[in-house]
Amino acid sequence: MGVTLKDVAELAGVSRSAVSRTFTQGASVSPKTRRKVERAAAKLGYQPNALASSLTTGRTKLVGLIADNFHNPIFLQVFDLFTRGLQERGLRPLLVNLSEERDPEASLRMLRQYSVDGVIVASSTLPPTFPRAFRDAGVPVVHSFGRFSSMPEVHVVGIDNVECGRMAARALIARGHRHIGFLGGPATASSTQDRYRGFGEVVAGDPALRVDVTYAAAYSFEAGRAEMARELARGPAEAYFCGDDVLSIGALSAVQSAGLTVPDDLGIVGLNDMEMAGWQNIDLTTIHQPVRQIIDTSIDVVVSLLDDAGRLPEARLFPCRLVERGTLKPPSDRTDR
Amino acid sequence: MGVTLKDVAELAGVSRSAVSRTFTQGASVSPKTRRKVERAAAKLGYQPNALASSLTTGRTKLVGLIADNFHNPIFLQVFDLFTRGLQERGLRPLLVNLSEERDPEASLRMLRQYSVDGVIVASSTLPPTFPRAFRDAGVPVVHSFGRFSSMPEVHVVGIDNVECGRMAARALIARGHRHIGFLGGPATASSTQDRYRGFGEVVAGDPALRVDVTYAAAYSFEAGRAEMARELARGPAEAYFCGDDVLSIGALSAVQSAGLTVPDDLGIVGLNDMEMAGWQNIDLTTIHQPVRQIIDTSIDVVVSLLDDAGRLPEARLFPCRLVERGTLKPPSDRTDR
DNA sequence: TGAGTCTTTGCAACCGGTTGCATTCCAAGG
DNA sequence: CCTTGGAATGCAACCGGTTGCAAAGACTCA
Repeated sequence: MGVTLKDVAELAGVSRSAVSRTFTQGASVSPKTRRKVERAAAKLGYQPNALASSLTTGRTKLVGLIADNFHNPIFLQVFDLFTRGLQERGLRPLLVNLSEERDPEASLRMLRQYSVDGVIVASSTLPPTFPRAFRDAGVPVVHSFGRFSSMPEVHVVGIDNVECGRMAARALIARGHRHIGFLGGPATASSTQDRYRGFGEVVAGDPALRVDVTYAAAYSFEAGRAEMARELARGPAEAYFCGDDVLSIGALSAVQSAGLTVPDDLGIVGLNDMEMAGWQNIDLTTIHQPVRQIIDTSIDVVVSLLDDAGRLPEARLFPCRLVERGTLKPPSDRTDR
Repeated sequence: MGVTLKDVAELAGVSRSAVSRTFTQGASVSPKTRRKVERAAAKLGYQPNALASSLTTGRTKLVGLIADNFHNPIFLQVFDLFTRGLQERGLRPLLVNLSEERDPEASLRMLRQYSVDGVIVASSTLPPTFPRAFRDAGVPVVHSFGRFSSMPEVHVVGIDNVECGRMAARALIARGHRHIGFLGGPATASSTQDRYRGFGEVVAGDPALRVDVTYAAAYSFEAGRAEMARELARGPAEAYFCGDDVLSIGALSAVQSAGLTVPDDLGIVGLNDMEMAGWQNIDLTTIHQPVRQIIDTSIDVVVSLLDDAGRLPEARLFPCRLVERGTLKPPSDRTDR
């Protein structure tokens, strides 16, 4: 069914090696042979079989892209950037959906069967044991949106979640709020834990503050709505730092349903600054996460690992910044800092 | 680096064929050999190389998943369902992002190089020439969310967009609106054209109606917002059928920014019923598109094509239904139908 | 025990490429 | 005109599997 090297070689009247060489960068072929081969290949509509060549070269140009949250709109952007970035570098993303997977080993096995050149784990909720499994199997791996560590076990690209937590706490305090809330993502997620740590640090210094802490079940709209509804029933704080934007939007929805006004009755600051956060009917004040940079860097790292698999794991962090929109009052006059 | 068939064979003290056979469904191996092989394989951590075997079997279990819109949240759900569905059937999605691609030939070539077993084109905006190119290349292809035709050139799974257009028009009329609008997606998309056709059909019968027609530049929030802003400046209709949900939400945003109330000042009905449409702070009245069924069916079709590539192309349509939420007034008393 | 049948097994060729090595070709230099 | 050396080419082995085929083994039944 497919046209093979042999067919082209026969038509061009050269050896199979010659054909192979004309399609290989930097191999030595005379212009004459090259021309003959190219003509024959064009006539037959020949496409080299990438899989067959991977057998000898050991390179498939396949990259596993692993995600575990398909309910957070930020991931649409993440997929867009990853797929485009990988394509531009001649790599192909093999998408793995881990959202209902109980056994990460299964996807590890699968990706090994397809001998992917590398793996990108795009998740802030997967435990580090997961990317580590790839490293242990000798597969280059980078954990995007993963947890910072000064001695990371695998390459990590992301943000300083602790600092984001601080930034959020300071923002709430600067608005004059004294009763503030931390409405985190899943308590088991490292991102949640780190953000809480930073938040807690700042808050700990001020005995005048009252702080509520709760955790949503997932980084999703529903979880945010449910958790905020619970808070409202319990008697809410004046303003909340929510785990991320989609959680914030869920919370926002609960607040509005309760007939309260944002930001006057209750303020919210999110994290991510995903596309939707800027939509006028959402208009979320949030901490911007430089998704594009994180993804570009992740790809660069995985590409560099293709040549130098043994490189020592590094953690790269990108700075975040507060984006002021409509869900948090402007800073109060009492200039706390 | 990798453990191969040979290694296992040597450790188990059998031939390579024996090892291959224990890993192949339905091959004849004695329980004794199988046990030996399995033990050896486990000890070495052997993983059969799927790519190498694809060379002889002609099956890669790779399926190209092609999308061209990464700004519409519905696609997150689409990716979720496709990846899960494919994984469950032992197939691997090779994701292709066509959003900035000028040359579809390039992705065709690429997917052929990876000898994908089949291709799913998930888009209502790509022209039929695109999936046709795969068919012509002998690659099984199904066009999800594609245009209906009684004599389709490739397998199509989707909805009856013409009927959706009718449904929307009837819904607007039933609410007592006499000045109604069609705010479509890109005019070049077949989905837009078909929806307009149905809409036009219903509307044509009633000379008392006044109808505005405009098209947004894309199925995206921004395009919907911009187009509705233009309508508002021009003097809007009483209620609109918007191309899809994300367009509707953009339009909604423009309406709210203009200080108008929905649905009293202006009504909106969308299409898709994506997850977000049900979020309480959006609460969009919309036509439900059975995404899950479409995707499950698409996968079934592509799987069946793996065994019987020559099957005649069919178009499968699924019925849609109106989901009443808060962006369209309840039907008026004058019971038009 | 032996014939007949069915199952298991290994050999070797093959899938579609790549690549080390030896050979041939060609042009420049003496 | 003959060397000499680099470039171009083909041969054949190899990548990691699968599979048709023939031989060997196991089992049934007489």
